[in-house]
Amino acid sequence: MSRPRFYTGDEQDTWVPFAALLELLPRELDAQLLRDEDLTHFDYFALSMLSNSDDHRLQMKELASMTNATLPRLSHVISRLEARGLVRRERNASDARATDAVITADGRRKVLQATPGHVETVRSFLLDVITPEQAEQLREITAAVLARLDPDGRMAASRPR
Amino acid sequence: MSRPRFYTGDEQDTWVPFAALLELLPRELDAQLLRDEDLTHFDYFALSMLSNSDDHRLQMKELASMTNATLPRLSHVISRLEARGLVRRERNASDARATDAVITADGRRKVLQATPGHVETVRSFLLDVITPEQAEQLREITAAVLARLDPDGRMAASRPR
DNA sequence: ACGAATTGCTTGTAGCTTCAAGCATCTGAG
DNA sequence: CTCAGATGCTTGAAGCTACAAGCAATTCGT
Repeated sequence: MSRPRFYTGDEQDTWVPFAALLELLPRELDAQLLRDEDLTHFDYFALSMLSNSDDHRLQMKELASMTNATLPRLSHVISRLEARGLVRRERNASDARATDAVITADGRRKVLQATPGHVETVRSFLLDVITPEQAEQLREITAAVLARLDPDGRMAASRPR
Repeated sequence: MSRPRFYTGDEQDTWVPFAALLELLPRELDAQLLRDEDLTHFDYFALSMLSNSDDHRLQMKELASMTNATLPRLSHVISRLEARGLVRRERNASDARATDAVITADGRRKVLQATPGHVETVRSFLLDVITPEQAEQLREITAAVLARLDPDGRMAASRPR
């Protein structure tokens, strides 16, 4: 007995609206940050990770993992942020192949300035519209899906506070 | 008493992994469909909606709503699909400003051929890794968030079975 | 029935992501 | 020690999305 080749009604009721969320939520996040700070959500997240890290620096490869990005994507993003003076590149001390991305003082100021508006946006579109019980449910669902998407846990940012 | 300007620990635990999911899941869906059928997930979804609609046609504006797309985006996508013979444009009968997108026989074949692999992918990354209870929870969470993202319910595809 | 405003769509441009290819450095088998 | 393969990153080209502007058809006020 194999399953149907098409969605069952339940599956469709779960997936179709969730796919809409997948489309719409990232759009809102990017829109707010681009409008207010001229940063994509990815830019912001990468700068955040750098800002929270020891010595304000991370090797490209580490940062790529923490931000769930491919290395070419990150490289382009860092180039653009570098051109704006928010980040600079330095050759890694212990491996000459490796590059560290280092956030500048301007970059840190930018993160501090951008954070409250972004947090408000995430709250208003997600965190504030679900109950604490639902938040707990969402954490568990997310964990299950991430375990499948990223079995080795290489991606999926660690959680600096 | 206003709330903190930065995330609380709970908020971060909810949001950061979920943001990772938002990044990774769409990537997998696109990757499978591009690899196997040379379609983006958006292409597939638009073709699907056309295939399921009466007379295999929808006005651009309607289709844009159902696929959560802006009109310029849809217009470009339809142009590309048209160049591949999967869709054609026709002037709407009752309003000469409007354009209908009409799926061709080739387009319908393409959807039929693409569906089983895509459904399997959605199952393997989402539907099969959560329990039925979690699926129900996810439906409710999704509904709450969509009510905020799209208060008028203009987007967020209706559900043809 | 006339013109202003609105609606529906398309097009052009800029910007971001991806993929493939390439370069430099490091590692490890022999 | 040597060199073949692996690793870390960058770059260039191609493709997709978003925004702004523009055109054509329709609607509405008067």
